[in-house]
Amino acid sequence: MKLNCRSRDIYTSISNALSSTANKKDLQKLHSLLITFGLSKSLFLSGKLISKYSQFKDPNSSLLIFRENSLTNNAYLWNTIIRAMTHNELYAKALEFYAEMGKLQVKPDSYTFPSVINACGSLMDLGKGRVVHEHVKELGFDSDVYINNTLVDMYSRCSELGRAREVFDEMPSRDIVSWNSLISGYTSNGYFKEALEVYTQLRIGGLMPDSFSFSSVLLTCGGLGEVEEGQIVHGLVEKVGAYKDVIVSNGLLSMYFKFDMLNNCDRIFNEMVRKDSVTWNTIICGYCESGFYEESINLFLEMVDSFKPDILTITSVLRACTYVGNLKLGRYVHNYMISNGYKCDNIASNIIINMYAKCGDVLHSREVFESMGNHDLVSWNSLLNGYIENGLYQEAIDLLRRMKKSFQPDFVTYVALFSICTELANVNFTEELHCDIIKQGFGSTQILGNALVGAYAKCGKMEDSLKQFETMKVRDTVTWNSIIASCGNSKTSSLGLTMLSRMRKEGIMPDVPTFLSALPLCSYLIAKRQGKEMHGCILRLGFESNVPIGNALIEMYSNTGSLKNSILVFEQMKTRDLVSWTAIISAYGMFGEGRKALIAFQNMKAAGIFPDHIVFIAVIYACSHSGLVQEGKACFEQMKKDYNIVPRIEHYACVVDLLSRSGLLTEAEEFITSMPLKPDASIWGVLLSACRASGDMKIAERVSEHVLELDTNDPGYYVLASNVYASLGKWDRVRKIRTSLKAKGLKKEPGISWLEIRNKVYYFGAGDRFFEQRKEVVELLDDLSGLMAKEGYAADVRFVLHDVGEDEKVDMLCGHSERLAIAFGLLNTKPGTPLMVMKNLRVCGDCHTVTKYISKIMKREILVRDSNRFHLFRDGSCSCKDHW
DNA sequence: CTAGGGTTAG
Repeated sequence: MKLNCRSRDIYTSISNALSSTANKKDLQKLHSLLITFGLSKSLFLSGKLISKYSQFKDPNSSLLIFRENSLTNNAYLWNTIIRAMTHNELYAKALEFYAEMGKLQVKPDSYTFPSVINACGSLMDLGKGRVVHEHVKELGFDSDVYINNTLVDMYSRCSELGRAREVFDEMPSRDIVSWNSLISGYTSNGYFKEALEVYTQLRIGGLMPDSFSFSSVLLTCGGLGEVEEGQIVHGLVEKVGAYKDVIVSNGLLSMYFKFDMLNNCDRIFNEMVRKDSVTWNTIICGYCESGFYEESINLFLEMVDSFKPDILTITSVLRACTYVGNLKLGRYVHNYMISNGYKCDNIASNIIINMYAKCGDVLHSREVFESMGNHDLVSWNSLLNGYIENGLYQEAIDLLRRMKKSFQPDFVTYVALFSICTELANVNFTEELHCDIIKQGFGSTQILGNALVGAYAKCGKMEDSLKQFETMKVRDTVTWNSIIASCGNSKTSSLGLTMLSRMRKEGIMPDVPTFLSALPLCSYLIAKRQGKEMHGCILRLGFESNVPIGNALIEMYSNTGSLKNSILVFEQMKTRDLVSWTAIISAYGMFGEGRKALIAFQNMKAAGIFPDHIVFIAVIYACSHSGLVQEGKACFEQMKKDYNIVPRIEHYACVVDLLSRSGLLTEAEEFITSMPLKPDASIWGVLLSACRASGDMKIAERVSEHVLELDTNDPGYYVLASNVYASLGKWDRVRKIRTSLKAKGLKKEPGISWLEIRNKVYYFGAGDRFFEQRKEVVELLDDLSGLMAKEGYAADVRFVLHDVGEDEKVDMLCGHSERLAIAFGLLNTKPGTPLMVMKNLRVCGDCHTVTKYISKIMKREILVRDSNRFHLFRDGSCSCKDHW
């Protein structure tokens, strides 16, 4: 630095030097020179010093100099210190000085107000802003363009667009900044239409928009999704060459990202001569938001070579890492931040918490959370979500309790908390949540209302779910979907179908999830007609190309007895996934078409679909239902050897099923004892029911012991064992099992059969005495018994588990639910019509025989679906070839 | 005095 000492006027010399200082060191030297020459009391030079120090981000030095001169009555020095504070974002401090000025009765001038008003706007302090506005009027500065422009901006920042507009309208004269302030005010508050109108007025008035105008209006067009308008603005930008200004090109980038016109973004970006950090952030963030996370990350890596990323760039790329689950890069960027001394504000910390949580690194997520100074709502919610998404429900609940001490949970918190209800199926928690939601006034929000419907159902509180559903004033598609999905079990499936037709009557459009929930309802009910109707609906709405819908249709058709339609849907699908193949393979399996199932499995592999453990279950079951023992065993071996799938308990159950259904009981028993996993009740249960069906009571008794030893909580297995002892006449054992069932509070699932006749579903329980046409049904069954006896039938009373006389046992057999249903069907349909009956448990051996006879005597095709598969009875035999 | 880029759920 050279100071011209020969100059007579040291004052001028220092003054000039001050104006051109480019760094803080020079400034400090000048400052001491100034003191040496005794010029430190000069108002003008002190003012310059204050401004300069604030430019170099040293507000403390500015303050010191000001305090040394604070006796002045002149507004000039006050203006400088207020401006210095505002520049350094110390807005509250700036306002304190303004207040002090008032107390000391220093009269503000027109230069005082812009900074003061700016401070109010930045603090979004509307109250103070209004007071200052009054001062402006009192002092007669209300026609000053400069001041009015700041007022427009201040009111905009406080979201008081009405006041902003008023000031704008009353201005005696306006410049381009006035227009820009109003446009950007509207835009940043989301009033895009108004912003565009003001821009149009500006154009009509003949004023040329400048870079600021373009920047704002481009965002406006982006916000409005007004592609044409945006392109017109773009045209003007090109015409006047405004694209050379980096803020305008940034605006263009941002707009085209909103329009999802990525090619334009690429072109603009590549043609930009000057890029700033906003340019990079816009493009990195834009790609991220359009789902091109890899591009986003690559751009970041490209940028780092030539540009130092700022905190916003870093957070943008961290979000990309979050979306793709790239923990490695996320961690790297986080460490880079730490070692390069980036300061995290709350937003940045929250993004990091979220990144770690979404990438599954809850420990680091928590660490960042705990190291933050002030948590805000988003921080709490982010960690809470992290816990929930990673299955740490207890941690989530603990965190919630901690949070409640200092923060009121908000809407987002509650939305997140619902996954806890559904995952843990915890009624108490759900009820507590429900109370809180009502207390906080979120009770009537759509999303939370919908969530409650699902949560109660998941907790097994169907009545509460329905109550919630009925009390809701507005029911959208999601509400209906929730209630229909909640009806997705055999007990409520017909209610579910009622809900679907109610939904249609109220004119609510079903969507893909609606059908994904509703189609399985048809399966439970064998509601063939409703299933077909839904299929029609799906075609009309154009959902048929949706893969999960196709899969659900295959399942629906096979479950409602139409293998043909299942195949049709499958063949018409343009894309098929593993689930589609699994569905068609199990469809073949259910209908005893084991060979076709195996062919489908071959075709699946040929189509390049890699099998998983589930499709193997379907394949082995298909073999089992068709008696393909060797093939089934081969599949089991193939699974282990060729596909490296470690068999789970379900696979062992399949093989036991395969062997025992084909009568290879000893081999099945050996298989069980040699398996590497501990056989559970399901394994023994499979063998047990096969023993009973085949009548091998020696093994059956042995197996029963195993089942009872396991002490399970599934009543089905006790019933099986009990049946074995009953067949052996060991009634004391039967009673013992019954008492232990009672002690455990377990109840045998009652046998229920049902069928649909003319759009109505009729249910029959075992031994039911109250149902329509009971007399006729009993008579018909009696008549049939007589006819069957002539054909050589004798009741197999081994299938009765009650301690009663032989005659009564025969009666009880006749009361089996499937038989009642069949008789009812025969009575209520025209001769020759095929019947379809569904049973919740496995069909009983005696009923299986009887149905064969009935199909022959009555010349009817009878399709029975039990819990395992289909039985198509025709002319005295069954499609299952007795592999049931 | 006016512009532009970053946070949680569904």
